[in-house]
Amino acid sequence: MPRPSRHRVTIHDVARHAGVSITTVSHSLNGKGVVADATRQRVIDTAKEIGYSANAIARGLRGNPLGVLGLVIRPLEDLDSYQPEGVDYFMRFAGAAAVEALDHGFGLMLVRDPTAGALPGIALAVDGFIISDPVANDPVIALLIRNDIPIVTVGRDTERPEFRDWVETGTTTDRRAVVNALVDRGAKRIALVTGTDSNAWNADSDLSYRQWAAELGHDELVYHQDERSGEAGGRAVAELMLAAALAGEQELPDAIYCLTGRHAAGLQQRLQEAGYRIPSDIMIAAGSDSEQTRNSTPPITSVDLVPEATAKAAVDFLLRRLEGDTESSSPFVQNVLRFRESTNRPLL
Amino acid sequence: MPRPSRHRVTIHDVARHAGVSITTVSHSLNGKGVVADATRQRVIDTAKEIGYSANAIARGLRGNPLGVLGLVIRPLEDLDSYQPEGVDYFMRFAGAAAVEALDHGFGLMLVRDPTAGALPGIALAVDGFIISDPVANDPVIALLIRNDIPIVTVGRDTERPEFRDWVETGTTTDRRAVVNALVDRGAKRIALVTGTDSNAWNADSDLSYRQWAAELGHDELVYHQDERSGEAGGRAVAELMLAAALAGEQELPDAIYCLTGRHAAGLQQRLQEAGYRIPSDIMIAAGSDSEQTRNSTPPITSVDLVPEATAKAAVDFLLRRLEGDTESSSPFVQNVLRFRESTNRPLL
DNA sequence: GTAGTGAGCCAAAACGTTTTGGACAAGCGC
DNA sequence: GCGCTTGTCCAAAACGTTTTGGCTCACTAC
Repeated sequence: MPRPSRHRVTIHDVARHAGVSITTVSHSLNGKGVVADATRQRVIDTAKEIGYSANAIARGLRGNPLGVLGLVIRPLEDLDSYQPEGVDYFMRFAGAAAVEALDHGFGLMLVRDPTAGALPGIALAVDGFIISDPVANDPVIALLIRNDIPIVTVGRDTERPEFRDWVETGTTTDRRAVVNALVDRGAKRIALVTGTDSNAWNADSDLSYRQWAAELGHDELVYHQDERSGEAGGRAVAELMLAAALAGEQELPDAIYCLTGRHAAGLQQRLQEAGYRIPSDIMIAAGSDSEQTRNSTPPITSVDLVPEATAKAAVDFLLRRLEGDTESSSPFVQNVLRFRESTNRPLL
Repeated sequence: MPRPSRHRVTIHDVARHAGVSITTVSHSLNGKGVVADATRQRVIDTAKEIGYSANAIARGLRGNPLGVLGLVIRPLEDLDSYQPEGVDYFMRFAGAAAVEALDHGFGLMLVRDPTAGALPGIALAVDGFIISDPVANDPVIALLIRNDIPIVTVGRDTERPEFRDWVETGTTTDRRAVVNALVDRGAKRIALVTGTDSNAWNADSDLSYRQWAAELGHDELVYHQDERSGEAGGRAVAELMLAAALAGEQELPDAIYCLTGRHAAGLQQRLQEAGYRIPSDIMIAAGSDSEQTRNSTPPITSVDLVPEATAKAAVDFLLRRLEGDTESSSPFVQNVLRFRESTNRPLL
């Protein structure tokens, strides 16, 4: 196997072979300056013959676009170590985003929080960024704006109202849809379990639940539990509820809406162990469909956040922005409520 | 919002602020040359103060590693347009690979076939590549080798025996495991349905089935169907089998092993429509677990290719190679056979 | 003849780093 | 004093492009 020389073929090689200057080569290949047709053709042929392709790095140095989109998935940032379990929404999101970017001739680069310092310095050289579920006043957004890198977020930064380029998924209506579905099936006391990350997803869910409770004079039964606590976290919330009921402090809810699928699964398990039947005694629903909600016994009704559609919308939106279209408005992606056995009661 | 100047802060800015040369800045920041401790500290402080971080592109120009791994998923290349349906194995693979790369401080860039011409020229500038399911004599491998870019493949290139850096998943034993499981449950005539891509997965499955058939004097019932044909392709194979049986040319098999989950699902449907019961009349198994095999009625027994574990193994292996470790041998990832109702018969 | 025009080409600058090959000064041994 | 070493620092080259600002030549218009 004779290594065809460590030296990559450069624009100088083409120039030498074609007997012209590198300027002429560059112009010929990029269709830029004025070059005689014959010369241009000769250069093109020579380039193909000796297998030349412009070094993207050198090109990038001059400020040309790299043909790469960056993707940051915020909820994954805080994990000590990324774990496959319980992050299937984001994996599907990332996969679909990649597919959509590839389909438009772009590479998709997944990176960690660029503000964390260290990592792939090249992150700041990509053409644009998608940030999934930014936290409030997200420093990543600040950093990217400071570097003039176009951004599209999925879910808004709650503390940055002036920022408009975000993909909206679900609506107040949708969040109410879960609560309404529970009410329609006879729920009288509905509890909400949110995560603790300071993102729009948690904030808005909390807000719309409280609004709903206020409108109906319903008790506000809200619990917060760290997203990363998984099923154990769900069990812990169940424990709290059971203890409060036992102590006579607070009646047990008859329906529970957990934003996180894993919380819902753990909570359901613990309640079942305590002798409660799902859905006849207590109904359970999750705000985020996952392996756990699908495979629990019984399977848990949940909101399918349609990661594929959301990712596609985000990529398309970012590409429009990169093409200079600052007009088109933010896309909206409709979630889908998947009814399963955990809320399987007759409609009122 | 006063834009803090379009101009990114460069090494020259740091040099000016700290009152030293850019050489000293570079040395100080990278811990390279000899610099007085006091000076080094001053430079570091200045850099942090004015928010300097080295431009990875410029750095890359000098031949320094970029901190990015490339990923090419071959079976996705031939699709006219990437479709989310039916590619869940690869999405999970890509997601897990990204997670693993990120965990080691690398970005993961997903790209399309670099030999196709056009695309992200930067593809050839990444530090290393993972190629999932290369085709026979894969031109992508040739291109990357020609450019001295380290590669790790998942599944071997059947026509490139000298290439050793590939992750093995499943074994002849494993492939026989499916056939054996069918035999254990009373199957007498087992058919194999493979895809048509020229990769190791198809070739090896075909080979080990024929070996098994030869050893036992069993008829060779092999069908090939394009991977991209999906459930319709599975139905078409069923149609062939039914027609041959009707014409008295060939008895219907009593167990069918489809490598592709979607083929299995379509085939099962068509056979059921023709009045056959699964698993009592005919058993069905798939070589690749997917949404379709899990959600068919009945659910189909299949091989879980454990994409997460495979991706992790591939990334770790590539990183070891990048660190200069040419010793460690190729990793092997063990697949898992998931038994479901489609083969639910008493063991003999 | 001279000035002006345009076509075709090129040398050199620029992009932001890293690295090479010194320069300079101080300290030391003689 | 002289040479050598050592500790600091820096100017300039190099990486491979794209782009700027010419230069040269042939032709035209006066």
